[in-house]
Amino acid sequence: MFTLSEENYLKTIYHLGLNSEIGVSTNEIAKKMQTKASSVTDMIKKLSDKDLVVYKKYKGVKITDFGRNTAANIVRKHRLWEVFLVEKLNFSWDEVHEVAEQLEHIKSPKLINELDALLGFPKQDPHGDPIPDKEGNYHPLEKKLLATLSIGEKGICIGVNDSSSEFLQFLDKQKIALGNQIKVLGKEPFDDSIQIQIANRELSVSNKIASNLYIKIHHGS
Amino acid sequence: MFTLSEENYLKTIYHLGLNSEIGVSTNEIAKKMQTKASSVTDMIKKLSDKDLVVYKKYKGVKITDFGRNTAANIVRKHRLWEVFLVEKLNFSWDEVHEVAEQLEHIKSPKLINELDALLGFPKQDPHGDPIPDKEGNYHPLEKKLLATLSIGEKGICIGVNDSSSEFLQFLDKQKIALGNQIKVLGKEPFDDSIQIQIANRELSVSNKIASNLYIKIHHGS
DNA sequence: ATTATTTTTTAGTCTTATCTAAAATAATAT
DNA sequence: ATATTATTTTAGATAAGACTAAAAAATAAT
Repeated sequence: MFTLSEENYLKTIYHLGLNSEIGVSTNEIAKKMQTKASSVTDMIKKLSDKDLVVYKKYKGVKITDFGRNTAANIVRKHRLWEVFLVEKLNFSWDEVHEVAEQLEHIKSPKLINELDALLGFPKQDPHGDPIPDKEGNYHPLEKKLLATLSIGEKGICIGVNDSSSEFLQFLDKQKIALGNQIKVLGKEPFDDSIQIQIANRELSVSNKIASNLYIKIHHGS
Repeated sequence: MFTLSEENYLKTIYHLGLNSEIGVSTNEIAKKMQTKASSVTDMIKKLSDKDLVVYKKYKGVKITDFGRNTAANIVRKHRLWEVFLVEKLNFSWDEVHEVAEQLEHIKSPKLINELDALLGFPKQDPHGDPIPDKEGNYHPLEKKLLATLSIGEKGICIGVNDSSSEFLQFLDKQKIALGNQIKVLGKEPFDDSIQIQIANRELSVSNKIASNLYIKIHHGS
């Protein structure tokens, strides 16, 4: 078994290394974890001793298959707990993360499998992120630009393409925030504007806006 | 907030001090927590610094009102999680303790209040122990050990003294469950075993068993 | 190619929670 | 009342995980 600290470092390395072939740098980890590079080096050695990562001095770390599997299992627990909090305990999407950070470290295979069943084996968490299965496999998130969605599709606003302050200020003014659930109500062929429902309001946004907003697709309920 | 270790010590002191006016001794705590007396002394000082207990050298500790409240809140969480595990996640009563020991340290008032509501504000955990309310108050059960009942007395099995999984599994094997109606048919002076009627079966149980089963007495009819 | 800068590692310190061994105090027995 | 025994505390050590400051290695700039 691993300590709380080991699990948190491993999880960070897992996330940072997801979309890159090369190793994750010490500084990257330190920045993400709000700690010092020297602390990271210390911990990396421990993770390496436990075969969770491969470490070469000054070359960063690469997660092993074993490490990836272990990390995916922690992520699985985190996201299942998030679903539980939203679906069963009336949490809103922005309240769940902190509590899930604690719950993800609870050790009990039976607990997490039964929880999975209670929730009806969900495939995504409240933020639209995929939930790994017991083997650590999952379907990577489908991320689309709002402009490419069809009528009826819904999802969650997760990022912007153009991160200029004008655009971000516009989003603020329209009360469009990261994490907001968005549903496409209609599309206007004349100017390619899009009618959306967001946070219980209806809104029409221009094609330019819609081409700069990333949406995580929500399948099913 | 308190560390995991502090919470565990406090909980032990709370339980050990429940039925006594005098302080809880260092050795008592050490024995219960499977640790050394010197470690207990160290921790006691920390708890004292945080006003959770009153400590006088060589005189043991007494829990403060603040400490009792804090401990009761941990116990509340422990027992609510136990109910959750049994009611919602198909755990049996002998499987819940270990997991609840982990879950009781999760920090989120909203989580525990919502969990309470989800479970319908239960008053007892799966072992029959009372669940403190938010203020730390609870109604202690009017209960007797089976071993102390006289012939003819009857009641309902509502709790256990020893909640080790061996004992709980034994009860399961004998099909003795919480809520079962029990009547004392006879007592054997030779070995102090007791003949009981339970769920339409007749059964002889040893004195050791009878000394670990709590019965709520059925007065009248 | 040799500086300069940035990144990473090492070395040493601190805190928390544990331990062992020894000293201090309390309780018990004669 | 004093000696013996048991309990509790202190002192010093260890391991995990964090830190600071300085050294070493890699990267970037001239």
